[in-house]
Amino acid sequence: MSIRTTSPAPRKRASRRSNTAPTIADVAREAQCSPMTVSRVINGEGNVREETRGQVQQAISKLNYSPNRAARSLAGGEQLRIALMFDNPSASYLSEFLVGALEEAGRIDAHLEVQSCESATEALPLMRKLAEGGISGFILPPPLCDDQRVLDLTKDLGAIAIAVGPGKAEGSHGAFMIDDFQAAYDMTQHIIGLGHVRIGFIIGNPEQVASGRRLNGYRAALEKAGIEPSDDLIVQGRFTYRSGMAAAEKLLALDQRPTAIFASNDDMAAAVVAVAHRIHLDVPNDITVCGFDDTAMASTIWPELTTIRQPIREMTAKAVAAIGRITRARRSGEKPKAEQTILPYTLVRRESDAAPSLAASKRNGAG
Amino acid sequence: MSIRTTSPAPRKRASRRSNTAPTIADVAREAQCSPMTVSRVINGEGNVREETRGQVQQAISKLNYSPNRAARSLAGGEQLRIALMFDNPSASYLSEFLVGALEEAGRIDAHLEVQSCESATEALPLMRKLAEGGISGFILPPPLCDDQRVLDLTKDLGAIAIAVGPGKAEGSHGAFMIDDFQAAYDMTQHIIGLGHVRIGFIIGNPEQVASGRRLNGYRAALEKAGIEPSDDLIVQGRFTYRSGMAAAEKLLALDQRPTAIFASNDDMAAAVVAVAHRIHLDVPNDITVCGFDDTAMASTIWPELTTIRQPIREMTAKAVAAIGRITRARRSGEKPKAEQTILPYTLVRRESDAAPSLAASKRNGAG
DNA sequence: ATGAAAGCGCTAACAT
DNA sequence: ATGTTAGCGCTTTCAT
Repeated sequence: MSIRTTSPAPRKRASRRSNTAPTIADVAREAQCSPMTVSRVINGEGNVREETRGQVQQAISKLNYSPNRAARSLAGGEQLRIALMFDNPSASYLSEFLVGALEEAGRIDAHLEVQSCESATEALPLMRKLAEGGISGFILPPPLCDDQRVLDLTKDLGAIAIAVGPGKAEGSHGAFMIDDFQAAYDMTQHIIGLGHVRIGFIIGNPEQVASGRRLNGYRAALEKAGIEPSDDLIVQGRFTYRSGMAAAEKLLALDQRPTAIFASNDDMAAAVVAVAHRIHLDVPNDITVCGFDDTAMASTIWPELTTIRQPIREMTAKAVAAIGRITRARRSGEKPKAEQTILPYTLVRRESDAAPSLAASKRNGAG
Repeated sequence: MSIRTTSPAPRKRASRRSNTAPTIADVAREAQCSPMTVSRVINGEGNVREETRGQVQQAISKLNYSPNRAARSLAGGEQLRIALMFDNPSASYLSEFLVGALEEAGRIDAHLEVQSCESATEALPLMRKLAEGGISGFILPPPLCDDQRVLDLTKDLGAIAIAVGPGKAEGSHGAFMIDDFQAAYDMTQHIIGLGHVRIGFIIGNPEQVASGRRLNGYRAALEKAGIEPSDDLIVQGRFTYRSGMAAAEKLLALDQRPTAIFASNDDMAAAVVAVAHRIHLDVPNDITVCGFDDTAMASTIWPELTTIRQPIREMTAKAVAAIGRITRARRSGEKPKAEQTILPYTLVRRESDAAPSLAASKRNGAG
């Protein structure tokens, strides 16, 4: 072992810092304390005197300091990586979904990984691979969160999964959703309030749990209003425009045709409008049409659709935040349990609903 | 100065590494070289012997190594922050846009900042603020890149701006786009090839430069085919469904009504289909309808639209990559100049086009 | 063509 | 309650 008795002359080395953004050290100097204390203040830890904390905070705002994300996650030892899975990305849903995720991810400095797939079956191996690659958690919009295998897999993997929307096996994973039952109930009640009695309903894809809930909400509102439910008026759809057309054709060919149709999503409602127009029914004067989701379609077509707005963006943002929270909790040894959170929806009234026409009322009354 | 003649007993300290992901040092050991050489290989730098490079690459794939992003940007000294501006986000456009950006950002480890705004006027102060906050560059989809003030501002700010789509003041900023003229030309030629002669055209929003180019493409194809252009057949729209309906009503009320209508985007084309259906025209047998963009609308409605597909996702990904490249070039003192890149489009043939019916041909021939 | 050393800005672990 | 030290994994700078 060679022991030097004279230190080598330390060469001056050009600093590598190009931008002059203040660092934690600058703040420490300004606040006359150590960088560590500044770090504690930044991270809201305890064990800092109020006075010191104040000085640090002042220094921070004086220097306009903001922590360097890269350094943070490097020193912190781990990075938050969140996988955004999506299959069947209805574009309008997807954009809201992505914007919400992106905003929150920026806030908490999470790294987003988008992963599109054609089906739940295809998603399975992808998810396994991502989990092995060290993904902190998955965000699952429908219909992925309606797939039992997907949910089982996340459990096997020990991965965090948060659904954006209702999903199978609730309780096994976190979720942010609206109350689909109540929303459909409200919409139906709104239509009843307009004076309609014969109200058609188009069910969504039977494999998604939201579909059943919306149907039940419709049924419950009818019952509450003392309206005899008629099986003729309830038609199966699959959330697609095409399925909406077929359903509308059935509904509008009925001897006593409905004066209103409530479709389980906007694409199907748009199809109802198209079919109605083709047989020269005016919307909303001859027939009221309501949708669900408030996707771009709802406000693109004419007349614009009365529909239910889900706060997709907010739901996704919260899902990202939740993964951050849960990951941190796990790291500190806790075992946080999955929580479902219900967010408020809005009934957006636009141009596609109205009171039933006199003629229609009479016809139904007479028939 | 105190000179120690004996090294202090170095305490063992628990490693802070929690995950066991391989590091550059692991690779170096495996490849029997220094971390520096590995770094060079990773970054595709020169001055590495082919043999060495091969060993390193083998080690990398053997260990399944992937570089730590945080460490990279920390050591690299600066972070790539890219602002995604959007105003009037047609949802289907937006989702493609975001997915493309997200994918590439993940690849080059850029931080994305989404910024939505209601208008170009509103965008101006936001952009100024972002630039002051140290944004590396802006990505501007239409109609923001059609606004002279926005472009001027980026210039004043000395910021990098990349348009996704054609924009005003070309040459002043980078852009990734398709050849709108040629695409419209091709589509028109396709319609002519089907046998149509009376072909209506609906112009897009006059404030977007794409609108003019598409119109010119239509005109050129007509001329090339020796078809006399008729002013009656060219109607102004604004890219919205509503404007498409108004235009379609005009076009379909013509004495000699067109046997085909080419709308400058899908929303307007969808409106044409709706109007046609209302007057019991079959699409495509009574009238051919074509769109542009291949947004979700095109494949949602029935019949699905024949349209032009722009590779939005790819365009945005390239825009992100370009900002990375330009930023790096600037840092090393170069002054890279803005480049426009034309990407290939596709004519997607679906169900909304057909040869003109005999009746229609005769009528037009007779009239 | 390759490597050693010195940080990048921050935090975990260990003092005090 | 606060400070010290030693990294996190990588790249830059400088030396060979």
